[in-house]
Formats: sequence, C-alpha cells, structure tokens
Amino acid sequence: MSAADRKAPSDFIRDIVREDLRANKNDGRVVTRFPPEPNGYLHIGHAKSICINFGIALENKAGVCHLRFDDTNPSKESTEYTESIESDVRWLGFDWGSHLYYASDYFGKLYQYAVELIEDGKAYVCSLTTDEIREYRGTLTEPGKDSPYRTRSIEENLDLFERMRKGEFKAGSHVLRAKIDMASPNLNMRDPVFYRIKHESHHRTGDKWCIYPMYDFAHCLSDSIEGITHSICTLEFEDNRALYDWILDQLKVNCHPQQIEFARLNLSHTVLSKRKLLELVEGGYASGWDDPRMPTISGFLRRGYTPEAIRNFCERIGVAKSNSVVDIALLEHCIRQDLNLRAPRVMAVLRPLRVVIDNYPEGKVEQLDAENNPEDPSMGRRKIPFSRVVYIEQDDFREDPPEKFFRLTPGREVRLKHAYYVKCERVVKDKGTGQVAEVHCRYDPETRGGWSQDGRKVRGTLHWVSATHALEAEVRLYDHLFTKRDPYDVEEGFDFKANINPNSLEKLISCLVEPTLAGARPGTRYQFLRQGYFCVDSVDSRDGAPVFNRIVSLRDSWAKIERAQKKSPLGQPKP
RNA sequence: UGGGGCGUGGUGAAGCGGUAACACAGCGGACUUUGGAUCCGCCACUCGGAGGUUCGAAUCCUCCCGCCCCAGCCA
Repeated sequence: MSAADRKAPSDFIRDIVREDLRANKNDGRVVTRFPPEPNGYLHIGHAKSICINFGIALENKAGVCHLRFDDTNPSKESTEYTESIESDVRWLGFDWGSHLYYASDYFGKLYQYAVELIEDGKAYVCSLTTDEIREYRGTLTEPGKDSPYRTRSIEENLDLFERMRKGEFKAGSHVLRAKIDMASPNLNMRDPVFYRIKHESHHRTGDKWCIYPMYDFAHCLSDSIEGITHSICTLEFEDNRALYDWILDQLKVNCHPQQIEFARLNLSHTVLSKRKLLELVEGGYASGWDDPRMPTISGFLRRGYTPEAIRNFCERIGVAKSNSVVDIALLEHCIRQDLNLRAPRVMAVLRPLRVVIDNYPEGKVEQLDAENNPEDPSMGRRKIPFSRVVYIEQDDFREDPPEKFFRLTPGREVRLKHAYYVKCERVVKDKGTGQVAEVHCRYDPETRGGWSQDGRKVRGTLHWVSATHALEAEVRLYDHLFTKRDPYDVEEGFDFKANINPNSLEKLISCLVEPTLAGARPGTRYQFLRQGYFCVDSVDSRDGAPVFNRIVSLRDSWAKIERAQKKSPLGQPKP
C-alpha cells in the first residue's frame, strides 16, 4: 500500500524455481522452508531469508513455505526462542498456516534412518574421543585416516547404537558416523558425525532422547520428510551440499530437495551474528535483544520500523552469491519512504528555547488549523493552540548566524509553522552563563496561518509548541551501533567492541510536544516536523509520560551545509 | 601446489555474444508554510588482470591475481 507496487523480484533462485516449474520437476509444487535454530532472536539477516522463502512460496500458485525449528541441539535451545521467532515472522507479515514443524518431531524417523544406514554398512559407531576424531580427520591439505572402529560389524554397530539410545553410555564415549571417505578433499565427507550422546533435556522431547542428530543428518531428511522442493540456505553450507545429497541418495528417499545457497546479508555499521549480538546484550552494550539499536526484528519493531519497510528493503537488496555489505542508508531510506506517506505530522521541540511574543495579548489562546500530512489530505486536519509564549528549537536560533543560516536571528523574520510570522527583537541572556535564555519577538497579526497579506516571503519556517499547552516527554535519539562501516575493522589486539559508538543513544528528558499527543498509544508513529520519525516506546512509556524513540531522522540538508562549512574555512561566518 | 564459492561505479545489483538497467549514497538545479517530500539533471568509453576466439566479449576459452567458506560430538 505504501510503496508503489514494483515488478516481481527476479534472481537466480527464482530463475531455478521457474525453470523447475516449466520442466514439471516437482509436479508443479513449490515448497520452501524457513528453518531457524531456536537458540536466539531473529535479526534482519533472517528477515532476508524469510522474505526469500515465504516470498517464493507466495509468488507461486501451488507455493507453500514451512516454518521449521531446527532444534537438534538441546543445550542451546528453548521455547523462549521458538515463541519470539514465531512472533517475529508473523510481525513481518508471513503466515505458515498449518505448516509449523520441528526437527525434534522427526527424532523417531531419523533414528530409523540411522539404523537403516548401519544395516547397509554405511554408518558405524565410533568410540574415538573428540580430540582423536579431530586428529584422524586430517587437515585441509592432508587426508585423514580411518578410525579403528570403522570396521566394526553391522551387528555390533546396531547393538552399540541401540544402547547409545537407551542411555547406557556417557556423553562423548561414542558417536554414530557415516562411512564415506576419510581422504575426501571435502572435509564434510570425512566420515561426519551423525549422532552424539547428550544427557540433556530437550525443550520439546524432554528426556525421551539422550542421543541427538547433527545438523547434516537431520536437515536433509527433515526437508525430505516434509516434501520440500527447494532448500534455500546461505553460502557457508555449500560444502555441506555433497553430504546433503549423499544421505538422501543412500536412503533412497522419494523426495530429494535441491539445496540452493545465497549470500547472507551484511549491513554496514552493525553486526549480524547471533553470537556477537548476544555479546552486546550480555556485555550491557544493549539493553536487550529488543534494544531499539539492535538489528534484531524485535529491535526494529520497538524502534518503530514497519514490517513493510523491512520487506521492501529485503526485496531491494537482491539475492546473489557474492559476499557484500549493504549500506544501512538503504534501510533508512526504506523506512523514510514508508513513513513519509503514512506518519501524521506533529510538532515537538526537543531542546526548548523560550520565545516571548511581546505584542501578543497575554492570556489569549488561538486554536490554529494544521494539516496532518501534506502527502495525504485524507489524513485530515487538527487544531493546535498558540499563545504568547512558545518554545522553539535551540538550533533554530543563532545570535551570530553563519552563512546560509535562514532560521531565527536578531532582526530577522521567520514563520512559525501554521501560525504567524515573527521577528526577533532582542534576546535575554542568562547572567551566569551568558547563554541566550529567552528570545523576544513581535508577530504580525496579518500573517495568521503563516501567510503574509502583502506577499513578502521568509526563508525559514520553524516548528514550535505553546508553553502553557505543551506536554513534557522523553525522547531517545539513536545512532548507529558502530562508528565504522565495518565493525570488524580494528587495530591488532582489539575486537569489534572497540568500534562501538559511545553516542548511539542520547536521552532527552525535557522535550515538549504538542498537546494532541496526549494519550498517544504505544507503537504509534509520527513525524516530528523537521526532525524525523518517532515511535511511542512500548516498554517505557507511562500514562502522561510518553517516551519516544527516534526511528530515523529526516534528511537534513542544513546539517550537510554546516558540515561543509566546518571543513572549508571559506564558509565561516563573516565577522 | 586440498576442496568449494565469488570478483560489474562509493554501496547493493541487472546483464546470459550485439556495444554497461535500476536503486541507495553523492553532487548540481527547480519547487516548497517541513533546509522534509516532489521534480529535473550529473555520476562505469568500461566490467579484478593479461592473453586468446569472434565482424563484435562484462558475457566464450586460457593463465594469473584478490576475497570468502570448510579441519564442532554447533547450525
């Protein structure tokens, strides 16, 4: 609705799907899946995968996308995570219908498949220690060597595997391994481990199992069981594809999905790895997974991003196989584009400067008419109170204005948005600090609404709030989590945390917002005129004490001019 | 001197033998009761490099260079 409809996305994966459909490869079916491990919160990298998998399903008449939890490692997983993942995927706007699955649902079947492999002499119980297995694996350039247990008889393997399942052995004493090729140049094929012993409760199967399948064994078979046609994953699994195919070939299953890999998303000025994000949370650098600065789905939600903007972003970054880093400016562009059309405009003064309009009658109040969104007249109009004392932004007044500054300055006339032209007559300074404490103006009663009768123009239009009517609010300004485009670009001996932006959060506690914001519901988004888009924080807001999160600032060409002036001495104000 | 991938403008990305889309960023300008939005222009004689095939190559071939992934009983 917000963003104009674009042509359907096209990329190499969709090309494959289209070609398979044309060749009737899967009887016209298109079944994809989004398979997160419930060991953390989803971030925008997952959103890319979600948009690809659910997107492809949605684009095809017979398309379906499953949500499957890849919960094969009980030590790291919990229902807290499955719940957050479900809610995040839903928030993004996708629906898996009845297709919610868990790899743990297949533990019984998977066990049977493993037995089948043993019976065929294609898997064996290995009793080497972890260290020994590593040593026997060889290196990138040297072949591995066979485990001494590789020649155990089928009967012994069957017996041992069953006893592993029954809990007769302690963790680490045995594993089930595929019998493939210890000299394979692909390390994944050097007799990979399929099952390990873990005497740990699983968040869904409890203590029913004490052996758990590894990713490589569980994933391809879960895909096969579910009738997945296209198993789309990220690039680091390219080498695992040979194993994926090997397992399905050995077991002669009737569904053999095609694994296709794409490059994972990297975003500038942030990190996108569950481990690193966890580190930020645990180290107190972020207040939680839903800290508005976090690149998590829950972080974006709390910050005020819309699902539409995130989906649009995921569509615009494309799908390819080269490692790349998308500039976070594109994400910011997407949310601005969306909110420009949908967010009602209001006035809020973040750093107030008192302005007294000397010729405006004391005690008089006018209700002025204001449009809610110039982009969309259907959003209506509202009344805002105006009185003798108003507050404007400190930045909107300069006693000694630099070049190209056309806001308020002594002797200059500007417009108060929707109100009147005012002209600065004098300033009152704080005796102690010498700072401007108050600005005195005269208004022109003939300019009500902000239009002059005589056609004279002003360069500046300022937002303001009426002193006696404004509401106090806390506003939180966010900046990038990291100062560098690449957080990993650090000096020898430091890690990514050395690049954390110390100013990524600025809390302003005495902001003044127009009274129409009284009772603003958590999660509501506004454009604070001339400043940016803001969202009522859903965690810290209280009745009568709203907290606003800045989602993203407006583009600020004055800031650019100012920056350029600082760089070039020629642009300095004239004495 | 193991294997698997990838190299197109600042960034992402099309292109699939016929003479470099699009988007973000940036830079100009118009317009403007948001220095917002909108509009209009500019921004790769060249596709990691070198050879070769061809009337014609980012696209095909050869060699070279660079970057990423793999040595978890993680996923």
